[in-house]
Amino acid sequence: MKTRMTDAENPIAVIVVEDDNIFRESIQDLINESAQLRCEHVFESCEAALDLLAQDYAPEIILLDIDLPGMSGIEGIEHFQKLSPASRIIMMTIFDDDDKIFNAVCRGASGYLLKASTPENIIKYVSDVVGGGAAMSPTIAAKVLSMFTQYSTPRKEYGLTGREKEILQLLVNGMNKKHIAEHLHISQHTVDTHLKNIYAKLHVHSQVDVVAKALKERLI
Amino acid sequence: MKTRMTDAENPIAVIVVEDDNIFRESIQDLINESAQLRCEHVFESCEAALDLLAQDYAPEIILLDIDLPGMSGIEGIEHFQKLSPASRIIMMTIFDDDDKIFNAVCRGASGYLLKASTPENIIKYVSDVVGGGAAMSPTIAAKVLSMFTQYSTPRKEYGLTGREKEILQLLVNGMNKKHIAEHLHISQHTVDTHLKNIYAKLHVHSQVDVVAKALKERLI
DNA sequence: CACAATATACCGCGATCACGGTATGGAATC
DNA sequence: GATTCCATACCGTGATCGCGGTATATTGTG
Repeated sequence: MKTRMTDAENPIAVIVVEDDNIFRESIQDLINESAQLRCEHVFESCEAALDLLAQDYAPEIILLDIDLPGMSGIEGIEHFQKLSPASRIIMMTIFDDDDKIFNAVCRGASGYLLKASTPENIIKYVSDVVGGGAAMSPTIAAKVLSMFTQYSTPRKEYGLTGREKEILQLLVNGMNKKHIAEHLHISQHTVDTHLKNIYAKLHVHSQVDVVAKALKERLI
Repeated sequence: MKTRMTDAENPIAVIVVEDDNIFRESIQDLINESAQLRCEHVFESCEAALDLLAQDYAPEIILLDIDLPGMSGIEGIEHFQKLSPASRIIMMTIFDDDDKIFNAVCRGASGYLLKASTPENIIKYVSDVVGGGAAMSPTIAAKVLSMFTQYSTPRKEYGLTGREKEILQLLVNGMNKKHIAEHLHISQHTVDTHLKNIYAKLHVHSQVDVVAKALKERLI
């Protein structure tokens, strides 16, 4: 990995996309007070920022608010990456909202920071990202890790029998009761019984619920 | 969230599990030089540490090497969590090996740091974790994020309208058509119509299918 | 302004489902 | 040897669903 040489003569170009005037300006000032970073362009919306990137301006770092009027920061990630693949994106968020962070994480930003972070931390996060790493507030890091854990581990055990798991699998794969019965060479009534038992064990009352629960909790 | 009161009289108990003598002792010294942290027990192996935890000793933080002779740190995570659920675990690793980090992440540790981290950073990571967050070296954070991106399905677009997405969401959350109608203050027939349109766009023919598809492809 | 897309609303039929039963043979466990 | 658990099988009723219609008001776009 090539190390980026920076100094006051050769600063790292940062842009800020943030709709709140006060926060936008204060973060710009903060960046320009730092020796290695420089922020010449700030924007109130993704649309405005994309206009500039379309003219071959490629900042190294894009600080991007998650909640923006018009195109949201989350939607914006893909557009920015398309216009300027070398730019690295750091999301900014007021609240550590699970869903939004999850969506942003999946779209490939390089950092996530809470707006409540201290100025020193913000500068540090940006520097980490320039150095090839990723940066997250500890709070957000905890969310990200918990999402990971949720994805792999949480297989609770509901005491399903082998046959019941088999039927659950087929159901999730899109078969209805009739097809399951045919596929397993048993009667529909038997499938009925198994399904009833599955409902009882998972505390649900319909095929929709059971499929949703199985997929959400990765039981299958 | 209750804030943990700490001071020199009431330090946070940390244990270290690390087979390298020099690193183990140096990190113990480092911790004991800090005002809020104290490390009275260090171990060369998971087995030895688990012996102590079995006797009702519950440290707040466990610094755990990933590569250990005998039971590895990754295997150890589950055992430590079982014996002392309140303890939070921070993994230590020399190399940023993707597979190992992935496995550790999935098992639910609260932090991941490179042994090459500076002493100040190590203390900072521990403090972040005590404060309820998670802590990662920027390098490891980048790995974790890239794993996330890799795992996320590029969501196809089926051209669902806002209302259709709304109804799909409610369906996945376990509502049936009647409840959806009540919740949205519209008639069941209208829900019917929307559902029909969703089926057409997603090429499915039942609620079960639509829920399965939505969850598998993360449409919601 | 015109046109398309969207959200809304209603009907009826036949298919499917949920769930309350009951029952039997085999395997595992104690 | 007795008991429990499991897989299997069957039935009937009422609820729900899928899908074929038709129709209107609003919103957005050219």
